Amino acid sequence: MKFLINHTDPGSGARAAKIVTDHGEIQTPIFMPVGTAGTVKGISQNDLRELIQAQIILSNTYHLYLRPGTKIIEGAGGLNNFIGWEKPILTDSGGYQVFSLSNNRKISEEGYIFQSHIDGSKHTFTPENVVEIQRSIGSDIMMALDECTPYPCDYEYAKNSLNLTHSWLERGINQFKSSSAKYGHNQTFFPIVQGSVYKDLRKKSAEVVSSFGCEGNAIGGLSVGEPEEMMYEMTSIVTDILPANKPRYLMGVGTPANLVESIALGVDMFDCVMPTRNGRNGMLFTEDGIINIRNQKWSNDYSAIDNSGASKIGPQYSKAYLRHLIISKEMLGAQIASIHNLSFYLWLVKKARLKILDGTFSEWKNGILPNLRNRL
RNA sequence: GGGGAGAUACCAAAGUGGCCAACUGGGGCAGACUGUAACUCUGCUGGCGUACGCCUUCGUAGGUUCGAAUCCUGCUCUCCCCA
Repeated sequence: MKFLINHTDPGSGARAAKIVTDHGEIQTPIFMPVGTAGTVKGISQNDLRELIQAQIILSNTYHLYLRPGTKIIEGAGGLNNFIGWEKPILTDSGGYQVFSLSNNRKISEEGYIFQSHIDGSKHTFTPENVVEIQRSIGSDIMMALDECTPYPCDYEYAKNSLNLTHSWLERGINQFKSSSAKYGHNQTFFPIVQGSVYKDLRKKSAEVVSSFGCEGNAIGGLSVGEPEEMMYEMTSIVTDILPANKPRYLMGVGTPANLVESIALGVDMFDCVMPTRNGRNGMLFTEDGIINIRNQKWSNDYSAIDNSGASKIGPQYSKAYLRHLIISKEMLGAQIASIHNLSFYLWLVKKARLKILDGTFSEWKNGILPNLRNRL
Protein backbone atom coordinates (compact mmCIF):
# COMPACT_ATOMS: atom_id res chain seq x y z
CA MET A 1 0.00 0.00 0.00
CA LYS A 2 1.17 3.51 -0.79
CA PHE A 3 0.07 6.85 0.55
CA LEU A 4 0.81 9.84 -1.64
CA ILE A 5 -0.08 13.30 -0.39
CA ASN A 6 -1.15 15.69 -3.13
CA HIS A 7 -1.65 18.74 -1.00
CA THR A 8 -1.84 19.82 2.63
CA ASP A 9 -4.08 22.74 3.49
CA PRO A 10 -1.93 25.47 5.06
CA GLY A 11 -4.76 26.86 7.19
CA SER A 12 -5.62 23.52 8.81
CA GLY A 13 -4.32 20.00 9.03
CA ALA A 14 -6.44 18.85 6.09
CA ARG A 15 -4.76 16.81 3.36
CA ALA A 16 -5.70 15.55 -0.06
CA ALA A 17 -3.96 12.32 -0.87
CA LYS A 18 -4.12 9.02 -2.68
CA ILE A 19 -3.99 5.53 -1.21
CA VAL A 20 -2.81 2.93 -3.67
CA THR A 21 -3.81 -0.68 -3.08
CA ASP A 22 -3.72 -3.76 -5.24
CA HIS A 23 -7.46 -3.31 -5.76
CA GLY A 24 -7.09 0.25 -6.95
CA GLU A 25 -6.66 3.77 -5.77
CA ILE A 26 -8.55 5.68 -3.13
CA GLN A 27 -8.72 9.46 -3.24
CA THR A 28 -8.72 10.90 0.26
CA PRO A 29 -10.32 12.22 2.33
CA ILE A 30 -12.63 9.27 1.87
CA PHE A 31 -15.79 7.89 3.38
CA MET A 32 -16.17 4.11 3.40
CA PRO A 33 -19.73 2.76 3.26
CA VAL A 34 -20.28 0.13 5.93
CA GLY A 35 -21.10 -3.34 4.62
CA THR A 36 -20.95 -5.30 7.83
CA ALA A 37 -22.03 -8.68 6.59
CA GLY A 38 -20.54 -8.45 3.14
CA THR A 39 -23.25 -6.10 1.93
CA VAL A 40 -23.99 -2.45 2.33
CA LYS A 41 -27.53 -3.01 3.51
CA GLY A 42 -30.00 -2.74 0.68
CA ILE A 43 -27.48 -1.52 -1.90
CA SER A 44 -26.23 -3.48 -4.88
CA GLN A 45 -22.55 -3.49 -5.70
CA ASN A 46 -23.46 -1.90 -8.99
CA ASP A 47 -25.19 1.03 -7.32
CA LEU A 48 -22.20 1.33 -5.02
CA ARG A 49 -20.00 1.74 -8.08
CA GLU A 50 -22.20 3.74 -10.43
CA LEU A 51 -24.53 5.82 -8.31
CA ILE A 52 -22.61 6.24 -5.09
CA GLN A 53 -19.09 6.07 -6.51
CA ALA A 54 -17.72 4.29 -3.48
CA GLN A 55 -13.98 3.70 -3.65
CA ILE A 56 -13.66 1.31 -0.74
CA ILE A 57 -16.14 -0.40 1.54
CA LEU A 58 -15.89 -1.74 5.04
CA SER A 59 -16.86 -5.16 6.25
CA ASN A 60 -16.73 -6.92 9.57
CA THR A 61 -14.65 -9.83 10.80
CA TYR A 62 -17.06 -10.75 13.56
CA HIS A 63 -20.09 -11.01 11.32
CA LEU A 64 -18.36 -12.76 8.43
CA TYR A 65 -16.68 -15.23 10.77
CA LEU A 66 -20.04 -16.23 12.26
CA ARG A 67 -21.79 -16.26 8.92
CA PRO A 68 -21.04 -17.47 6.28
CA GLY A 69 -17.76 -18.50 7.96
CA THR A 70 -14.19 -18.32 6.68
CA LYS A 71 -14.36 -21.60 4.73
CA ILE A 72 -17.07 -20.30 2.44
CA ILE A 73 -15.19 -17.09 1.83
CA GLU A 74 -11.97 -18.96 1.18
CA GLY A 75 -13.84 -21.22 -1.21
CA ALA A 76 -14.88 -18.18 -3.20
CA GLY A 77 -11.31 -16.97 -3.30
CA GLY A 78 -11.76 -14.16 -0.79
CA LEU A 79 -14.39 -11.59 0.01
CA ASN A 80 -13.92 -9.51 -3.15
CA ASN A 81 -14.84 -12.51 -5.29
CA PHE A 82 -17.51 -13.70 -2.94
CA ILE A 83 -19.45 -10.46 -3.04
CA GLY A 84 -18.51 -9.27 -6.51
CA TRP A 85 -16.61 -6.16 -5.51
CA GLU A 86 -13.31 -5.53 -7.24
CA LYS A 87 -12.33 -2.40 -5.31
CA PRO A 88 -10.61 -2.22 -1.92
CA ILE A 89 -12.16 -3.58 1.26
CA LEU A 90 -11.31 -2.74 4.85
CA THR A 91 -12.37 -5.10 7.60
CA ASP A 92 -12.96 -4.17 11.17
CA SER A 93 -11.48 -6.68 13.58
CA GLY A 94 -14.47 -7.37 15.77
CA GLY A 95 -13.13 -5.04 18.43
CA TYR A 96 -16.21 -2.92 18.19
CA GLN A 97 -18.34 -5.95 18.97
CA VAL A 98 -16.47 -6.29 22.26
CA PHE A 99 -18.10 -2.97 22.99
CA SER A 100 -21.51 -3.30 21.37
CA LEU A 101 -22.15 -6.88 22.49
CA SER A 102 -20.83 -6.19 25.96
CA ASN A 103 -23.56 -8.25 27.60
CA ASN A 104 -22.42 -11.39 25.84
CA ARG A 105 -18.66 -11.39 26.23
CA LYS A 106 -15.74 -11.73 28.62
CA ILE A 107 -12.40 -9.99 28.16
CA SER A 108 -9.11 -11.43 29.31
CA GLU A 109 -5.44 -10.92 28.55
CA GLU A 110 -5.69 -13.72 26.02
CA GLY A 111 -8.51 -12.15 24.00
CA TYR A 112 -12.21 -12.23 24.37
CA ILE A 113 -14.83 -14.91 24.59
CA PHE A 114 -18.21 -14.03 23.19
CA GLN A 115 -21.53 -15.56 22.47
CA SER A 116 -22.84 -15.44 18.95
CA HIS A 117 -25.79 -13.09 18.57
CA ILE A 118 -27.13 -15.59 16.03
CA ASP A 119 -27.28 -18.85 17.97
CA GLY A 120 -25.64 -18.16 21.34
CA SER A 121 -22.65 -20.43 20.62
CA LYS A 122 -19.34 -19.56 22.31
CA HIS A 123 -16.33 -18.31 20.38
CA THR A 124 -12.94 -16.78 21.10
CA PHE A 125 -11.24 -13.89 19.37
CA THR A 126 -7.57 -13.28 19.98
CA PRO A 127 -5.27 -10.70 18.40
CA GLU A 128 -3.80 -13.59 16.42
CA ASN A 129 -6.86 -15.41 15.15
CA VAL A 130 -8.49 -12.16 14.13
CA VAL A 131 -5.53 -11.55 11.81
CA GLU A 132 -5.93 -15.07 10.43
CA ILE A 133 -9.63 -14.55 9.80
CA GLN A 134 -8.85 -11.32 7.98
CA ARG A 135 -6.28 -13.21 5.93
CA SER A 136 -9.05 -15.57 4.91
CA ILE A 137 -11.34 -12.66 4.10
CA GLY A 138 -8.56 -11.07 2.12
CA SER A 139 -9.31 -7.46 3.04
CA ASP A 140 -6.88 -4.85 1.71
CA ILE A 141 -6.76 -3.19 5.10
CA MET A 142 -7.21 -5.24 8.24
CA MET A 143 -7.68 -3.82 11.69
CA ALA A 144 -6.05 -4.74 14.98
CA LEU A 145 -8.16 -6.25 17.71
CA ASP A 146 -8.81 -3.57 20.32
CA GLU A 147 -11.15 -2.78 23.14
CA CYS A 148 -13.40 0.13 22.32
CA THR A 149 -14.08 1.61 25.75
CA PRO A 150 -17.55 2.89 26.55
CA TYR A 151 -18.39 6.44 27.58
CA PRO A 152 -18.28 7.39 30.32
CA CYS A 153 -15.27 5.32 31.36
CA ASP A 154 -13.28 5.94 34.51
CA TYR A 155 -9.58 6.61 34.26
CA GLU A 156 -8.43 3.36 35.82
CA TYR A 157 -10.53 1.27 33.47
CA ALA A 158 -9.43 3.28 30.45
CA LYS A 159 -5.79 2.95 31.45
CA ASN A 160 -5.94 -0.81 31.98
CA SER A 161 -7.94 -1.27 28.82
CA LEU A 162 -5.40 0.74 26.88
CA ASN A 163 -2.58 -1.44 28.13
CA LEU A 164 -4.51 -4.47 27.01
CA THR A 165 -5.15 -2.95 23.58
CA HIS A 166 -1.44 -2.18 23.25
CA SER A 167 -0.39 -5.68 24.21
CA TRP A 168 -2.95 -7.09 21.78
CA LEU A 169 -1.54 -4.76 19.15
CA GLU A 170 1.97 -6.12 19.48
CA ARG A 171 0.69 -9.67 19.19
CA GLY A 172 -1.46 -8.76 16.20
CA ILE A 173 1.46 -7.20 14.39
CA ASN A 174 3.64 -10.23 15.08
CA GLN A 175 0.94 -12.47 13.67
CA PHE A 176 0.56 -10.21 10.67
CA LYS A 177 4.31 -10.24 9.98
CA SER A 178 4.60 -13.98 10.33
CA SER A 179 1.70 -14.76 8.01
CA SER A 180 1.01 -13.98 4.41
CA ALA A 181 -1.79 -13.04 2.08
CA LYS A 182 -3.79 -15.87 0.52
CA TYR A 183 -5.08 -14.45 -2.72
CA GLY A 184 -2.15 -12.77 -4.40
CA HIS A 185 -2.88 -9.21 -3.43
CA ASN A 186 -1.17 -7.38 -0.59
CA GLN A 187 -2.86 -6.73 2.71
CA THR A 188 -1.94 -4.14 5.27
CA PHE A 189 -2.59 -3.83 8.98
CA PHE A 190 -3.80 -0.74 10.86
CA PRO A 191 -3.34 -0.35 14.63
CA ILE A 192 -5.91 1.57 16.66
CA VAL A 193 -5.40 4.38 19.14
CA GLN A 194 -7.56 4.19 22.26
CA GLY A 195 -7.48 6.06 25.59
CA SER A 196 -11.08 7.15 26.08
CA VAL A 197 -11.31 10.90 26.74
CA TYR A 198 -8.07 11.22 28.70
CA LYS A 199 -5.45 13.41 27.10
CA ASP A 200 -2.44 11.65 28.57
CA LEU A 201 -3.77 8.22 27.56
CA ARG A 202 -4.58 9.38 24.05
CA LYS A 203 -1.14 10.92 23.74
CA LYS A 204 0.59 7.82 25.00
CA SER A 205 -1.49 5.58 22.77
CA ALA A 206 -0.76 7.68 19.70
CA GLU A 207 2.94 7.40 20.49
CA VAL A 208 2.82 3.64 21.03
CA VAL A 209 0.80 3.14 17.86
CA SER A 210 3.14 5.36 15.84
CA SER A 211 6.17 3.45 17.06
CA PHE A 212 5.07 0.30 15.25
CA GLY A 213 5.49 1.99 11.90
CA CYS A 214 2.40 0.53 10.25
CA GLU A 215 1.25 1.75 6.85
CA GLY A 216 -1.73 3.54 8.31
CA ASN A 217 -3.20 4.29 11.72
CA ALA A 218 -6.66 4.43 13.18
CA ILE A 219 -8.36 6.34 15.96
CA GLY A 220 -10.99 4.35 17.83
CA GLY A 221 -13.14 4.72 20.88
CA LEU A 222 -14.65 8.04 19.85
CA SER A 223 -18.21 9.01 18.97
CA VAL A 224 -19.45 6.62 21.62
CA GLY A 225 -21.50 9.22 23.46
CA GLU A 226 -18.96 11.84 24.54
CA PRO A 227 -19.61 15.52 23.74
CA GLU A 228 -18.61 16.48 20.23
CA GLU A 229 -16.02 19.00 21.41
CA MET A 230 -14.32 16.27 23.40
CA MET A 231 -14.16 14.09 20.33
CA TYR A 232 -12.46 16.84 18.34
CA GLU A 233 -10.06 17.55 21.18
CA MET A 234 -9.02 13.89 21.37
CA THR A 235 -8.77 13.61 17.60
CA SER A 236 -6.60 16.67 17.48
CA ILE A 237 -4.23 15.40 20.17
CA VAL A 238 -3.85 12.14 18.27
CA THR A 239 -3.50 13.51 14.74
CA ASP A 240 -0.73 15.79 16.02
CA ILE A 241 1.27 12.72 16.95
CA LEU A 242 0.41 10.14 14.30
CA PRO A 243 2.86 10.31 11.39
CA ALA A 244 1.79 12.75 8.70
CA ASN A 245 2.98 10.54 5.88
CA LYS A 246 0.53 7.73 6.72
CA PRO A 247 -3.25 7.72 6.36
CA ARG A 248 -5.29 8.39 9.48
CA TYR A 249 -8.60 6.65 9.92
CA LEU A 250 -11.19 7.92 12.39
CA MET A 251 -13.34 4.90 13.11
CA GLY A 252 -17.11 5.05 13.23
CA VAL A 253 -17.42 8.75 12.51
CA GLY A 254 -19.80 10.32 11.83
CA THR A 255 -22.23 13.07 10.92
CA PRO A 256 -21.48 15.19 7.85
CA ALA A 257 -20.32 17.99 10.17
CA ASN A 258 -18.10 15.50 12.04
CA LEU A 259 -16.40 14.58 8.77
CA VAL A 260 -15.68 18.16 7.76
CA GLU A 261 -14.39 19.08 11.21
CA SER A 262 -12.22 15.98 11.42
CA ILE A 263 -10.81 16.43 7.93
CA ALA A 264 -9.58 19.81 9.16
CA LEU A 265 -7.79 17.97 11.96
CA GLY A 266 -5.93 15.79 9.49
CA VAL A 267 -8.14 12.71 9.25
CA ASP A 268 -8.17 10.93 5.89
CA MET A 269 -10.60 8.04 6.25
CA PHE A 270 -14.03 7.59 7.79
CA ASP A 271 -16.73 5.01 8.09
CA CYS A 272 -20.11 5.19 9.74
CA VAL A 273 -23.45 3.41 9.67
CA MET A 274 -25.27 6.71 9.88
CA PRO A 275 -25.99 7.31 6.20
CA THR A 276 -27.47 3.82 5.84
CA ARG A 277 -29.10 3.17 9.19
CA ASN A 278 -30.46 6.65 9.65
CA GLY A 279 -31.46 6.64 6.02
CA ARG A 280 -33.52 3.51 6.57
CA ASN A 281 -35.11 5.31 9.49
CA GLY A 282 -36.05 8.29 7.38
CA MET A 283 -33.19 10.74 7.87
CA LEU A 284 -31.77 12.37 4.78
CA PHE A 285 -28.60 14.41 4.57
CA THR A 286 -28.39 17.27 2.11
CA GLU A 287 -26.26 20.30 1.42
CA ASP A 288 -28.95 22.46 3.03
CA GLY A 289 -29.41 20.37 6.13
CA ILE A 290 -31.04 17.31 7.59
CA ILE A 291 -34.49 16.15 6.61
CA ASN A 292 -36.69 13.82 8.64
CA ILE A 293 -38.68 12.60 5.69
CA ARG A 294 -41.32 11.08 7.97
CA ASN A 295 -42.41 14.50 9.15
CA GLN A 296 -45.88 15.45 8.01
CA LYS A 297 -44.70 18.63 6.32
CA TRP A 298 -43.21 16.61 3.47
CA SER A 299 -46.38 14.64 2.78
CA ASN A 300 -47.40 16.80 -0.19
CA ASP A 301 -44.01 18.19 -1.14
CA TYR A 302 -43.54 16.93 -4.66
CA SER A 303 -40.15 18.53 -5.13
CA ALA A 304 -37.10 16.33 -5.61
CA ILE A 305 -35.40 14.81 -2.58
CA ASP A 306 -32.26 16.74 -3.47
CA ASN A 307 -31.58 18.70 -6.62
CA SER A 308 -28.16 19.99 -5.63
CA GLY A 309 -26.32 17.44 -7.72
CA ALA A 310 -24.74 15.81 -4.69
CA SER A 311 -26.53 12.56 -5.47
CA LYS A 312 -27.64 11.11 -8.77
CA ILE A 313 -30.74 9.59 -7.24
CA GLY A 314 -31.81 12.80 -5.50
CA PRO A 315 -33.58 14.38 -8.49
CA GLN A 316 -35.35 11.15 -9.45
CA TYR A 317 -37.84 10.90 -6.61
CA SER A 318 -40.00 13.38 -4.77
CA LYS A 319 -40.02 13.95 -1.03
CA ALA A 320 -43.70 13.05 -0.88
CA TYR A 321 -43.05 9.72 -2.59
CA LEU A 322 -40.05 8.85 -0.47
CA ARG A 323 -42.03 9.77 2.65
CA HIS A 324 -44.77 7.43 1.54
CA LEU A 325 -42.27 4.62 0.94
CA ILE A 326 -40.51 5.06 4.28
CA ILE A 327 -43.73 5.33 6.24
CA SER A 328 -45.10 2.28 4.47
CA LYS A 329 -41.87 0.44 5.31
CA GLU A 330 -41.38 -0.36 1.65
CA MET A 331 -37.92 -1.73 0.83
CA LEU A 332 -37.46 0.76 -1.97
CA GLY A 333 -37.69 3.62 0.51
CA ALA A 334 -34.79 2.33 2.57
CA GLN A 335 -32.86 1.78 -0.63
CA ILE A 336 -33.42 5.25 -2.07
CA ALA A 337 -32.60 6.92 1.25
CA SER A 338 -29.43 4.84 1.68
CA ILE A 339 -28.24 5.50 -1.87
CA HIS A 340 -28.90 9.18 -1.50
CA ASN A 341 -27.17 9.49 1.87
CA LEU A 342 -24.13 7.52 0.80
CA SER A 343 -23.94 9.55 -2.40
CA PHE A 344 -24.07 12.69 -0.31
CA TYR A 345 -21.31 11.48 2.02
CA LEU A 346 -19.09 10.59 -0.93
CA TRP A 347 -19.90 13.90 -2.56
CA LEU A 348 -19.00 15.72 0.65
CA VAL A 349 -15.55 14.19 1.02
CA LYS A 350 -14.87 14.65 -2.67
CA LYS A 351 -15.81 18.30 -2.35
CA ALA A 352 -13.53 18.63 0.67
CA ARG A 353 -10.71 17.11 -1.36
CA LEU A 354 -11.23 19.57 -4.21
CA LYS A 355 -11.28 22.48 -1.78
CA ILE A 356 -8.06 21.30 -0.16
CA LEU A 357 -6.46 21.03 -3.57
CA ASP A 358 -7.47 24.50 -4.66
CA GLY A 359 -6.59 26.04 -1.32
CA THR A 360 -10.06 27.14 -0.22
CA PHE A 361 -10.81 24.42 2.27
CA SER A 362 -11.19 26.51 5.43
CA GLU A 363 -13.42 29.03 3.72
CA TRP A 364 -15.61 26.30 2.31
CA LYS A 365 -15.71 24.50 5.66
CA ASN A 366 -16.90 27.57 7.52
CA GLY A 367 -19.54 28.19 4.92
CA ILE A 368 -21.00 24.69 4.80
CA LEU A 369 -20.88 23.70 8.48
CA PRO A 370 -23.98 25.60 9.63
CA ASN A 371 -25.94 24.11 6.73
CA LEU A 372 -24.83 20.59 7.54
CA ARG A 373 -26.15 20.91 11.08
CA ASN A 374 -29.35 22.61 9.99
CA ARG A 375 -32.66 20.80 10.54
CA LEU A 376 -35.07 21.24 7.67
C1' G B 1 -92.24 -12.46 9.44
C1' G B 2 -89.54 -15.39 13.65
C1' G B 3 -85.07 -15.97 16.65
C1' G B 4 -80.27 -14.29 18.28
C1' A B 5 -75.96 -10.98 18.91
C1' G B 6 -74.10 -6.24 19.29
C1' A B 7 -73.21 -0.62 19.42
C1' U B 8 -66.44 1.72 23.60
C1' A B 9 -61.65 7.01 21.48
C1' C B 10 -59.13 7.78 14.10
C1' C B 11 -59.69 2.00 13.20
C1' A B 12 -59.90 -2.76 15.56
C1' A B 13 -60.66 -4.51 20.29
C1' A B 14 -60.52 -5.28 26.03
C1' G B 15 -63.25 -3.70 30.15
C1' U B 16 -69.30 -5.84 32.48
C1' G B 17 -70.82 -1.26 39.65
C1' G B 18 -65.80 2.25 42.52
C1' C B 19 -58.42 0.68 41.32
C1' C B 20 -61.49 3.99 34.08
C1' A B 21 -59.82 9.34 30.54
C1' A B 22 -60.66 3.76 29.84
C1' C B 23 -55.83 -2.69 28.60
C1' U B 24 -53.79 -3.92 23.90
C1' G B 25 -52.77 -3.68 18.64
C1' G B 26 -52.94 -0.77 14.26
C1' G B 27 -52.90 4.06 12.37
C1' G B 28 -51.30 9.14 13.30
C1' C B 29 -47.62 12.71 15.39
C1' A B 30 -42.72 13.66 17.22
C1' G B 31 -37.83 12.07 18.80
C1' A B 32 -33.44 8.84 18.86
C1' C B 33 -29.79 6.30 15.91
C1' U B 34 -21.88 7.63 14.90
C1' G B 35 -15.74 0.88 13.60
C1' U B 36 -24.64 -2.18 12.23
C1' A B 37 -27.63 -8.17 17.33
C1' A B 38 -30.99 -2.02 14.23
C1' C B 39 -36.53 -1.79 7.51
C1' U B 40 -34.94 -0.69 14.86
C1' C B 41 -36.04 1.72 19.43
C1' U B 42 -38.55 5.62 22.60
C1' G B 43 -42.44 9.08 23.79
C1' C B 44 -47.26 11.20 22.87
C1' U B 45 -52.17 10.22 20.80
C1' G B 46 -60.48 13.35 24.33
C1' G B 47 -60.06 19.03 25.72
C1' C B 48 -57.34 22.89 28.63
C1' G B 49 -52.74 23.34 31.66
C1' U B 50 -45.39 22.98 32.17
C1' A B 51 -47.42 20.52 36.39
C1' C B 52 -50.69 18.89 41.15
C1' G B 53 -55.24 19.21 38.44
C1' C B 54 -59.85 20.65 36.16
C1' C B 55 -63.58 19.70 32.33
C1' U B 56 -66.30 16.52 28.68
C1' U B 57 -66.63 11.05 27.09
C1' C B 58 -68.09 4.48 26.16
C1' G B 59 -75.14 4.64 20.18
C1' U B 60 -79.33 7.76 22.31
C1' A B 61 -83.11 9.41 26.11
C1' G B 62 -84.39 8.40 30.85
C1' G B 63 -83.95 5.54 35.54
C1' U B 64 -81.57 2.70 39.88
C1' U B 65 -77.21 3.83 43.10
C1' C B 66 -73.21 7.44 47.64
C1' G B 67 -70.96 6.02 42.78
C1' A B 68 -72.59 3.62 35.96
C1' A B 69 -68.75 2.21 29.96
C1' U B 70 -70.58 -1.59 33.33
C1' C B 71 -77.47 -2.70 36.23
C1' C B 72 -82.90 -1.47 34.43
C1' U B 73 -86.46 0.73 30.63
C1' G B 74 -87.69 3.16 25.95
C1' C B 75 -85.76 4.56 21.29
C1' U B 76 -82.24 4.45 17.00
C1' C B 77 -78.88 1.72 14.21
C1' U B 78 -75.79 -2.68 12.76
C1' C B 79 -74.85 -7.83 12.11
C1' C B 80 -76.06 -13.22 12.06
C1' C B 81 -79.47 -17.46 11.64
C1' C B 82 -84.33 -19.53 10.18
C1' A B 83 -88.51 -18.69 6.97
